[in-house]
Amino acid sequence: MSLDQQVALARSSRGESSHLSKAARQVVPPFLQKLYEIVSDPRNDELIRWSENGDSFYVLNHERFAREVLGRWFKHQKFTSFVRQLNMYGFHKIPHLQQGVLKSDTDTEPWNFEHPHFHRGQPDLLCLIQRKKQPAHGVGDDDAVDSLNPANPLSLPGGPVLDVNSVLNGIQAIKRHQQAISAELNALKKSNDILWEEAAQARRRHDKHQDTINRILKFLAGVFGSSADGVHKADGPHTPTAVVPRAHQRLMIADAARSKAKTVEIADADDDDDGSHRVQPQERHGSPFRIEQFASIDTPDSSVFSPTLAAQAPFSPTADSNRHTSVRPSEVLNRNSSGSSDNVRSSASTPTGHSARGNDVPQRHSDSALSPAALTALAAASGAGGNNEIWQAAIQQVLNTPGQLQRLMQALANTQQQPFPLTHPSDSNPSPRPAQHGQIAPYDSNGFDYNGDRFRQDIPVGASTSPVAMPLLSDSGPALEPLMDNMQRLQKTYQTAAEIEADMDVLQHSINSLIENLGMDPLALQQAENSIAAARVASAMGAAGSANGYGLPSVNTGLSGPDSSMLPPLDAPQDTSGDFFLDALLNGDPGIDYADMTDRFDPATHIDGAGTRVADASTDQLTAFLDEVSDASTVIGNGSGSGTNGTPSTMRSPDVKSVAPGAPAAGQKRKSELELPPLPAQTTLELPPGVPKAKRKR
Amino acid sequence: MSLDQQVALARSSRGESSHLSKAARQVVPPFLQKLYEIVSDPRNDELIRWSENGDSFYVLNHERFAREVLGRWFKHQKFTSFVRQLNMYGFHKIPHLQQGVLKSDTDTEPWNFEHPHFHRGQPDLLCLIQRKKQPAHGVGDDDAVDSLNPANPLSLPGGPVLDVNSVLNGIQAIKRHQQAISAELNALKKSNDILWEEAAQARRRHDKHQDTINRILKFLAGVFGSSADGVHKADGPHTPTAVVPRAHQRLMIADAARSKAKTVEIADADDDDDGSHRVQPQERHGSPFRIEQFASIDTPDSSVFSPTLAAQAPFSPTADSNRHTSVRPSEVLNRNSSGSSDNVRSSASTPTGHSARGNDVPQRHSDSALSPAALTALAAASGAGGNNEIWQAAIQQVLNTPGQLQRLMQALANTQQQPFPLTHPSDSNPSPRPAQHGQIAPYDSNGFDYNGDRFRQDIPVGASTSPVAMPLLSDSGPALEPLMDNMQRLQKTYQTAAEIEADMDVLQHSINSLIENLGMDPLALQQAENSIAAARVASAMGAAGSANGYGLPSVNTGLSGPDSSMLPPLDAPQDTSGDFFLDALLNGDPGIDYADMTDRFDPATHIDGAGTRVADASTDQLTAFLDEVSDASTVIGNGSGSGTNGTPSTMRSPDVKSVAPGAPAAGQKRKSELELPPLPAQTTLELPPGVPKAKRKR
DNA sequence: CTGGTTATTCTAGAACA
DNA sequence: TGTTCTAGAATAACCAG
Repeated sequence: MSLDQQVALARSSRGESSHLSKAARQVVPPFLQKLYEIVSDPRNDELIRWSENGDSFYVLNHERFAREVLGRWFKHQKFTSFVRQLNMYGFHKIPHLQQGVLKSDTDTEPWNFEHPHFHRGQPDLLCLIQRKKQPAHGVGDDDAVDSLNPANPLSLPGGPVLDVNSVLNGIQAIKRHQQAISAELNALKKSNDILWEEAAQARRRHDKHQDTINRILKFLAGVFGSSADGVHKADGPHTPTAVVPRAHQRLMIADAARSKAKTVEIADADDDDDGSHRVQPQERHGSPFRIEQFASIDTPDSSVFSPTLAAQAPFSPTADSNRHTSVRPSEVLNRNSSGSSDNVRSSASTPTGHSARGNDVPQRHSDSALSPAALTALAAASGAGGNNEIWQAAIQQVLNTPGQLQRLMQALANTQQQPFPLTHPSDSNPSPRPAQHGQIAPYDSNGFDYNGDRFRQDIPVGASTSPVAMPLLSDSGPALEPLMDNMQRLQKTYQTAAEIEADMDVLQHSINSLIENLGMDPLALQQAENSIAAARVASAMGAAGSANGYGLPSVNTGLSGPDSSMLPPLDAPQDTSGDFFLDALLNGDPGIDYADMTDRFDPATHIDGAGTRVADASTDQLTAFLDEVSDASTVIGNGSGSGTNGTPSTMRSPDVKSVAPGAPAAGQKRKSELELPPLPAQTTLELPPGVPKAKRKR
Repeated sequence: MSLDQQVALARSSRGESSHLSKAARQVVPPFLQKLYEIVSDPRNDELIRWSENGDSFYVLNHERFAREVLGRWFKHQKFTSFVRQLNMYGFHKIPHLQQGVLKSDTDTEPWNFEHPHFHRGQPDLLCLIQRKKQPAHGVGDDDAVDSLNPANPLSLPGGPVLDVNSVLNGIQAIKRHQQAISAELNALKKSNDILWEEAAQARRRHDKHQDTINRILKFLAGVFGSSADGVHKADGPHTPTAVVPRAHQRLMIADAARSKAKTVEIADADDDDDGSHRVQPQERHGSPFRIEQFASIDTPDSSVFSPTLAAQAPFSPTADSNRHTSVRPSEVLNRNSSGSSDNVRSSASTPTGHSARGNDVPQRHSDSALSPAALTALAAASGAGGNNEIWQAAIQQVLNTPGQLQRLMQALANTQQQPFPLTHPSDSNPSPRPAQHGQIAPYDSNGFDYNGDRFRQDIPVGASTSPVAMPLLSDSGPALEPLMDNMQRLQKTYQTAAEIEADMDVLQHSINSLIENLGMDPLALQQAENSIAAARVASAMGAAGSANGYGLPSVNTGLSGPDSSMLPPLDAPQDTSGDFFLDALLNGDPGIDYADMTDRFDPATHIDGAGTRVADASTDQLTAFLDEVSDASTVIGNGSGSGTNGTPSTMRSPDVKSVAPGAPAAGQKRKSELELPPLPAQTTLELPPGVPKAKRKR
């Protein structure tokens, strides 16, 4: 196309919209035509224009240029594509004088391109610009191969063979192990699901327990509270304290030493658990009956346990309906943890919450002012004979002290709580393999057989060892099994991995020998080829990984905000109207030392001890009373009961949701993954002659 | 690099700003570290963030990203440079779904990149990402693996060499993966341990709860029942039902709607939890008091929620002995949910069952002769108006039993104690947690520093990081982490396994080609030599394996009978003498929400107090007290009150004890479990030769 | 300061439409 | 030919010894 064309083109008229003649337009590739027009169009001067002397052009702001100009001329808006074309046509970028100078953030450094035949006012030269052709091909493999060849002498027949076989066998072994691992993992996964289920169940069970306890308490409160209500409602919590101090002391004497600790403890407990702040602050305050105390009644266990679950479980916090939803681990995994965690935290416990709580505590104590001791004292005072008035007073006392009742309830509620001991058994030991051979299993034993140490630590309460303790575990037994399974599987997998490791060593060795047999230097080869093989394998693996049906979401994706919904935050039903009775009971003696009583105490044994008769009282009246009370309580309960449901504030963190879209993309990607990456063009032929090989810049 | 790096990584502590351990940081190229941080930093979410499932990342607005983010981390602000690096490390762009769709001018289409080893929360995988090496002659390392790829053209001439290398590389890659898997498994194992512990604790807690509740109920029954006793003792169990229907009804009225459901539920629950049939059949029959209601008190939740477990659990409705049977997860998994559910239900609440139970009741009641119902009835009979005498009697009842009262109070007070110390798993980890970037919270448990996202997920519960959040989750929070972590790990491991699988295939193929190049027939060779090599390898492996003592057990071997001992079935202590009360209570206010009340108590806090274990003491005391009381009542009621100890039927179910001994057995079983099942002989040597070379995208 | 690796930049390869 | 994604290649920057 040399001269003739050029001449022809040169003649072209360029004033019109097109700078090229018809003939030229048929010869010159669209890209060049468009480029010429774009650069020449003064309307684009802000974004792209000729250099001062017209032998190159600048793209002043490639971002805006891409958005505002490219789209008008091309099917895309990608600056990179534009550049690709330029390069394709032999344009070169002229490096900016001060390459990295203007970093003013908002400023984009201009791109300057030139081409020997791309000049202002000379569209006729465009025909001289040739698009680079593709390689015509040929090259490639040979080159690469050749380079490799020199060194390699695969010649020797004998030796290698065996090694090769060993390699093959080793690989097979690895494969088998791999499969074993896969199986293990699968089993583990299932096991994990079960575990999850178990956890969820435990949660629910706990909730129910709590519920039951609450009901009982409420009932009691209702029973006793109502009567109190009628009499002292006005007084509310405040009066009682002063009344029976003496008796209190008496009782306390014995336990004096500890009493303080105990109370404190309780207070703390309250704080901690409440950390969740399920109850609305408002609800808590101002109620003569001190609803909050009641609120506290729920068993802390759930809190203990649930936090995790709650956070991760798919249950929606707000709706109870969700509770029953089963949570599938896999689902859980897909969620974003960050979101969820944040949510949980934020929603859960703000400093404010604490302070609020702290405040609450004191009151509580005041409420409890009337201790059982007091009651006792009164009773004593009144004497065995007891006259009505005295009795009444005593009872009133009891009834009037809602706080105490509350405490009782709380105590009940708390009784079982056990913070989860998360101690972990085995180890902090990071090293992966270690366990395998020796001590494998802390776990295997059984769920329970965790070895002694662990057990002792975690289950000090006597759960395990002592026969007495065992009973405790009774109910749940079966449920846990899956857990064990899980452990076992883990062990197995672990082991398998170790074995594979061993296999690999063997394999490696055999391969090395093979190579040596072949007369090559394994190391050298490795150095040379390593990268290649590795790359391929890696890619292959990657693809496979995504390919395999597991469809397992990325591991960590885990829990996102939504997760929190899985296990709804406990919400506190608050209606606790009357409670003093219990309170009185509970308050009883701070002094008592409970520490000792722990597990050893076998309830069964003690039971008989007193053998006192509680019985005799006059039944009829009592019954009547109870009836009345219960009614009252019911009413009361319902009335205030709204408190219960009310607390919307609970857990639900809003942030959870954002995650969603995007999945499809992943899908695509997956597919793409499966395909192996293009093989490297091993063409290292000496590059196409004409093209500038050296980099121009600088 | 593999081992060193990995080991180093494993060891690392990562709490600092970086998600990686120190060691890791030395091995992982800066670019990858930066990339991980950038992507994981929530502050950049607007511009760059993980995909939903964490297996890729998006650059939402590359222009802004380039300006605002790149400059902060790199020496440039060029998105193209960033992309080049990504490609250099083997990242691939995932084409946008609708490539050129959103042309809204102001909108930039997001760029989505992925890499098989670049996942949210798995910075430990970064060490697997290899930068492509310069030509040296072949291809990139990363995809070195590709060379293994069957499609691999190099085979022809010098083929073998390259193949050998590819094999080596592939093996190395596999090794790395293997190690990663090992680490994962380790982590998983730990996680599982924790989970187990939690489950066990939950169980125990639950049991205690139940026990407490039962005791309380009993106590109440005793207290009130006793008074009734005096008056109506003669009436005994028979009268009450009819007598006080009214009160009962009244209470139920409010809940009428639910009452039925509730009762049903309870019944079911009973079956499920109690499914174990804590109450002897004989005991159950003939009681007009409807003990079953009491029985139901134990938390039914299990039934509701644990369909899987419950359903599959071997509980036989009739025989207690079955309780201890262990359920194997695998078995469980295999079972049909429908079947299980049916079982539960049928056993739980069939009309028959109910009736039977009703009949049973009497005996038991005979012990507790005076049931609350009776009391109520009496009360009703006596009339609403209380006279002094009546009051006195009632109060006396309560007050006269100072010992009991005191105990009760004590018990209640102690209630909050919490036996189990919560140590957090993560705590064990020496490395401080990185709060650094906000969300990173690596799960340290394993040698690896998995961190980042995972952490967010795992620790959402508030285990560590945020003080604020913590409160809610306080106790339990950390406990669940393991679950999440576990899941994540599973996922990872899974993935890894899959990848390895792929690698193996590739390797296999390359080996085959190698062999072919060598002029051998792979199959033939294999046939011939297979046994030999296999033998060797096998022996080697076997030795290792057996040495460990692990012998991998068959996957599903899972839990065998002995396991059941591990966790004994929940048994329900059933001594429910008086129950209407409870009944009333339970039916009581459905509206009340108790859920929240729990958490406030923080068991953990209690623990430390004196350093003493207050733990269960409270519970025990309470229990004891209650027992005592109940005994008393029992005595009164029966006159026979063999009371506490006597009544075997009472709470402590005898069978429970039996459980303990079983534990060891479980241990044994575990061991047996470990033995591996025969490996499947799979000779898949001839892998599909040509894997697709096609370009990935589109 | 020198060799080896990573980073940055520009250009080319390749696949596909 | 155009578009897109990825690789090659040259050079710059770094870092350990």
